[in-house]
This record gives sequence, structure tokens and C-alpha cells, in this order.
Amino acid sequence: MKRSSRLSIALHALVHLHAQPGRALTSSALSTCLMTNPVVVRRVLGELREAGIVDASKGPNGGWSLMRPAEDITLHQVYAAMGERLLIRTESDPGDVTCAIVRSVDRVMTDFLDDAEALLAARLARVRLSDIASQAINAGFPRLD
Amino acid sequence: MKRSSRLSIALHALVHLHAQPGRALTSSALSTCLMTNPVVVRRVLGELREAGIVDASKGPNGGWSLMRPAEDITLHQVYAAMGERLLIRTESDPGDVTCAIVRSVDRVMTDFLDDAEALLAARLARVRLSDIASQAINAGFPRLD
DNA sequence: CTAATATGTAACAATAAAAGTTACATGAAA
DNA sequence: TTTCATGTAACTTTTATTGTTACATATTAG
Repeated sequence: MKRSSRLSIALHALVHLHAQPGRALTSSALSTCLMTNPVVVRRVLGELREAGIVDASKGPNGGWSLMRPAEDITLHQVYAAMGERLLIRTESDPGDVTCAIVRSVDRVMTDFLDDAEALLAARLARVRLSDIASQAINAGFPRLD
Repeated sequence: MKRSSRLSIALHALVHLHAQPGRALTSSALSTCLMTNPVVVRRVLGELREAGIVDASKGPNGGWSLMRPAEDITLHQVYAAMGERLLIRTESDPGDVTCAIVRSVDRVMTDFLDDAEALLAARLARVRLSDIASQAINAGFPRLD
């Protein structure tokens, strides 16, 4: 699989959990849907568990389930829970800090990105898991383009 | 060096060119300042050359120079010239396209990111190379924090 | 003209980040 | 108490980026 697919995996898993209310889904079952590995699913959902978005139960009939309705789960919560960065941070060589030019480039970029990050966070907060789920249901036709 | 440092390298190089008006700087000289390799500098500045931001001349006394004043070079132009992405694109497994959930997650994220990208582009267009350069000059004291 | 010098670029190596995998300890439930 | 699922460590594989070497091409000074 490609890079930075963790957020995509998380959202995909959450929609599946929402689509199967009442019963818990195992990381093994989810990993089949998501075409990945059970451990990868556990790693991703583990972070969402710490944020109180999902919960896991062990033993027979165990697995993952949502901790609150899809209307109350925003993309921003998911994004924050995973410590993900939507913005690529431009990095300079740490050995280069004595150069005033490098430092000012870094400062300008950092200021810009912090600002942009706040902007994105506000927008992410407006998208709910239920929005994605309803799109998935409406788009039940096999459009492959 | 770290990941996604190309934009940082580009800006750093541009400020150096601006700080030495009149004469061309070689990729070798720049690579020393930027603590990287001449070929890396040529690769990065080569993209800016195609966009008409800098130019390169060969032979003795050759090297790189700005094609227009720093006031007329915006971060957006640099960013666009390099085909860089400030936003990380979340990627799903291509084999997964038959799943309606994956497709709708992708669609929602793509829409969101396209929207955010446009927002960022507009903000980048407001920052000029001269802004960064003047910060570098004002910050001539050795603050290492 | 030619020697010196700089870019342009291909090809390959090294590095680092992300994901995949295996293995097993831990805990819950029937 | 057996079964099943998570939690997590350790390791391997994969991929993206950067670094490096090598050399062809072009330009300019002398």
C-alpha cells in the first residue's frame, strides 16, 4: 500500500463500524475489507480508542465498535487522534541553524503552516463521519471512473 | 537530510541569490550554503528555471540568478513551479475501488483537499520572496532558540 | 582554438519512513 | 478452561527521497 494511508484506513474502518451497528467487528474482518493486515488495523484503531472514538473488547464476540453516533464524530477528531499532519512540514538540515537565511525561511514557513493548519482544522471539524457514510450509501452504484 | 526539504532548499537558494545581486552563484557554491549536493541544487533550481523564476548560464562566471525582482516572486509561484504538494494526499489501495465505502471516503477527502489546496494557494500568493529576505536581514543576530 | 568551468541529466547507492508480517503475552466470555 | 480477540514488540519488506558519481554539452576567457 501507499504512504500516508493511515487516515484513509481509519475513515474506512469507521464507516464499516457505522454500517454494522450493534455488533463488534474484529480487526481481522476489517483488515479483509481494508485490504491490509489485522495489526495495521489495530495500530490505527488503537489511536482512535485512546481518543474515545472507538472501543475494543477482547474474547469471543469481541472486536471494535463506535463509542458515539457518527453524527458526533468529526474528521478533525479523527485527524487529531492520529497525530496526523495534513500539511507537509518543510524541513531544513538541523546543522544549518547558524545560517540566518535558513532560520528565516523556516520561521516564515512555520508561521504560514501553523496558520494554515488552524484553517484546515476548522474545516475538518465541519465534516462528520455521518456525512461520509451517507455518501457511501448514496453512491451504491459501481462507478469505477 | 529529511523528507520534503525541496521547497525549503528552493527558498533558501532564492534568498541567497537575492542577497548577491549582479553575480551568478554556482550550484556548487549554493550547495555548500544549503549543506547538500550540487546536483540536488540543480534539480530543484532546474524546475524554477522552467517556470522563469531563475536562469542558469554555463561556463566560467556562470551559475544561477533571479529573473525578476524578489518583490515579484511569490511563494505560490515557487510552490507551483516545483509541483509540490503542501497537503498530504491520503491514498487508498487501488485494488479497493470496487468498495463503495472506499470510493466515498476518497471522494470526500479529495473534495476536501482540493478545496483546502485552493485556500492555501491564495495565501501563498500573498507571501513574497522579498518578505522572507527582509526577515533574514532583520534577524541578523544569532538566535538559536 | 582550446582549456577551463558550469550546467543537464542519467544511473545508481544510501537513507529513512511507512507498511506488512510473525509471534506471543494478556484478557474476556461462553 | 478453552476459545477467541486485542496489545504490542521485533523484524522484514517496500517505497520515496535524497545523495553521489560520471559524463555529455555548452559557454567564455585568453
